[in-house]
Amino acid sequence: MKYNFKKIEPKWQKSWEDNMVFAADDESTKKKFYGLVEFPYPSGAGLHVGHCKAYLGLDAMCRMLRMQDINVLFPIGFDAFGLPAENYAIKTGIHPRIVTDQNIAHFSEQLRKVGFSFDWSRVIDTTDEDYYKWTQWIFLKMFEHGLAFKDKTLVNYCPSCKVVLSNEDSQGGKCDICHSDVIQKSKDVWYLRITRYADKLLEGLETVQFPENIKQQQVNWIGRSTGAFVNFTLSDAEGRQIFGEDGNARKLRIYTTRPDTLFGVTFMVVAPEHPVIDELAGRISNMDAVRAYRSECSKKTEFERTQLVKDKTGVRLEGICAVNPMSGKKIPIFIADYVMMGYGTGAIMAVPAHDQRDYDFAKAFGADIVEVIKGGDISKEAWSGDGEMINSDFLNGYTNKKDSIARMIEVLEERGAGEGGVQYKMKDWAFNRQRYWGEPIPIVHCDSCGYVAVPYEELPLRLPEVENFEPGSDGESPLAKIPEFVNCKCPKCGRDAKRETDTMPQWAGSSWYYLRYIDPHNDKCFADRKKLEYWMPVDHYNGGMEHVTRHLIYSRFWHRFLYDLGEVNTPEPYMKRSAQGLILGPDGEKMSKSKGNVVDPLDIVDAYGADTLRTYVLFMGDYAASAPWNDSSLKGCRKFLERIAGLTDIVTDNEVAELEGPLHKAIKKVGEDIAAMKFNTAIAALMGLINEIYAAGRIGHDQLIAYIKLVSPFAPHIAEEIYEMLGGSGFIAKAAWPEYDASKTVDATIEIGVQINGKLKGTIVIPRDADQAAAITAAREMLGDRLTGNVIKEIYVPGRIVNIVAK
RNA sequence: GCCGGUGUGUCGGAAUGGCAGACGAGCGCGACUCAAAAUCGUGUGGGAAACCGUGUGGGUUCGAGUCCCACCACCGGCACCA
Repeated sequence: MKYNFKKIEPKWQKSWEDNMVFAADDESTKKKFYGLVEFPYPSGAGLHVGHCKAYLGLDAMCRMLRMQDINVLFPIGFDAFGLPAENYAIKTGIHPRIVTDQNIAHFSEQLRKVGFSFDWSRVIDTTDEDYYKWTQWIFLKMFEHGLAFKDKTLVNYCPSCKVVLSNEDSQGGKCDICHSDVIQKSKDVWYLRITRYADKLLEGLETVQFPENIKQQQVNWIGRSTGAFVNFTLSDAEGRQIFGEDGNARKLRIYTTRPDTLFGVTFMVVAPEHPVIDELAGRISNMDAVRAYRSECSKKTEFERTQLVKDKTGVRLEGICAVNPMSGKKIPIFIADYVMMGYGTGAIMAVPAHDQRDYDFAKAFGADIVEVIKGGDISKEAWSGDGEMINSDFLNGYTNKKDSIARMIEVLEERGAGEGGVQYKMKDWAFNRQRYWGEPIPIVHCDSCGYVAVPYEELPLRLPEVENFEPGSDGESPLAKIPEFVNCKCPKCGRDAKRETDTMPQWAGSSWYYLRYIDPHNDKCFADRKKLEYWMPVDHYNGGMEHVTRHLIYSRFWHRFLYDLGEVNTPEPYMKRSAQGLILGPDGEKMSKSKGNVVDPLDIVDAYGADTLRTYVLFMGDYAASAPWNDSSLKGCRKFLERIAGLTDIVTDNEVAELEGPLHKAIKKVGEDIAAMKFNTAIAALMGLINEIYAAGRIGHDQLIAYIKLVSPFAPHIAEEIYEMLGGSGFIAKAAWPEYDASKTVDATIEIGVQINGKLKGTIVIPRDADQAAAITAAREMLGDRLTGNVIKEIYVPGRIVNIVAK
């Protein structure tokens, strides 16, 4: 058969779709498999070769599983809210809806050309109001349960453009647009209280099959640490205690992971934004210097402030002191930007002898350094290792960190000076953007009722039409400029109220999309309970490494929340997660337009065919590893497919005996390798087998059918074509996967290596079931007089090796 | 700095502790051709050989690319996280 991919690929793509070959069956009693890939953002640039790799792995797996009589759900959709469509709208005035629809249509067509076995009847689009209705519904559930709340935060703000800037748009403290100085401004924003789920998200990790590196990244991202909160009393310069307005002693609260070093605390540091400064401004005698330092800090971006290898800066708060609750000593308080407001309490106890940052600060500002753990040389640097506790009263002599920390927490609690506690690096999730093209946040602000939820029956809260997509003045969302949208009645008391005009961030729609695929057209609930119970959890989720912290954690959080609510039946959404490696440009660099090394998958489909693209992408190497694109290697795969087409010219009615063993071995290997995502070796096995077929010069009709079935997950179009030609009934995509006969996967005779003292000397051919004596005899015969000295030991590992130890 | 990962021919990469380099590419040689491309066949780690070869140095083992210890290099993530 001549290989004409231009003819056969569109033919089968159309036929699969016309016959709904890949539609998943919700009513089935068969075993199910839910394979999920990260749905794309439908950018104007179109399908990237990286998308292809991300989807092809599971596509091959799903294609095989369907043939193994498993009910497979393999859906696709579009994560279509986001900035590019909005920026394009600002530039051209074309509504994001129009651009998004165009891009989705284009993307869909491209995906079809690659021959993915998606269930196209379940396509979802996060910007569809029937979809975001449920995104808003889940948000309201969170609001109802106290998980969505509004709080102040500091944002990057350009006073000249009156726009809130992202970190990326305000690098170097300058506005990316007008280059004036960016300031930190306080703003009320929506948060999701993900920190409340931190421990559940950590525990859940132990129940799922994620690769170790992905689990580790999530653990690091959550960043749980245990330690203690300690309250330091404050005094004036003369040592008189300071009382707050409420008459209680004013205290400074800190978090530490090493409360056992309290006797080594010689000063304290608060973050520049710490509220204690304003509160006690009247008592701080050098407020001018403090204010100057704070304004200097506020000009720095997060990036500058967290730059490592930087000299410590700060200002002492003159006029106030703290009292070490253990030693009773009066210690100075500093303001310094090496302490972050966002972690712990925004204040620390400094133990310069045992923390390098505190040590550097103490050296720069002349603070005392008191050693409390033996083992280092504190005249040179801080000692952060273990050792015997000294200068620490009741802790002296402790050598175990755990014990000394536990003892100190006991004493703190006895004296009412503090308590054990836990901290997370993960912060609550800032859940809003001042943008148009996102889900409107369904909240109304009423002067008398506060923040009130839009009633569930009024969902979806639709995006209004706007003329102008530019952000509003003062950094508001474009929605703020539409009075008909903003002005409304309070759902609670009926008085005049104003709508929230911010929209949700891009992460919202993707946090639950895998649930909607299960029941995409349901208008009563986000998905039918029975269907959820059948399909959930997702059996295998593949995507990029760039999403294993944020998206993967966010969606696990939403899912766990829905589980606690009783809305879904599994605590975790994804049983198994994998991540494909990047396809690099031919030059070995990451593909980028500016480098001009981008490979367009549709160019490859045009020139070589989708089957070649598919086979090559999965043959490139370890699926999880990055590898550069190589056109020559691609041509090798094309050659392989032509050789497959050529098999129809050498097919015979009778089976070819000598191919039975190799064929059954391949059935075993290909099946096992696809299941383990080792696509490269599965394809290599198929290439090896075709070499043997051509060496035999012919192949039996049924043998060829079995062979193309093995090929079909990788090159489905040519497989269908040959299957049809050979008289196969229906689609090969639905045909039964071949089964191997274990007895045929082993040869009667085997060739094994013969070693003397572990060094290979030659090989022998022996019956597979030869016993030790027979194997040794054959080996000695082969070695002849090369075997010298006294034989000490003879080792025969059946089917593997003979090793003779001689001296 | 912390956490995780990876180091194998000319290149992409194979190898449940058991013949290192499967498979593909590249390259060499041959066939076909007036010639080239395509195709087919064949060879291809180094070394004349004994042997030597999986980042480096040690160890465990009859036997190590694979397991253990130390180090080096590169990649990814987090990062003044108290």
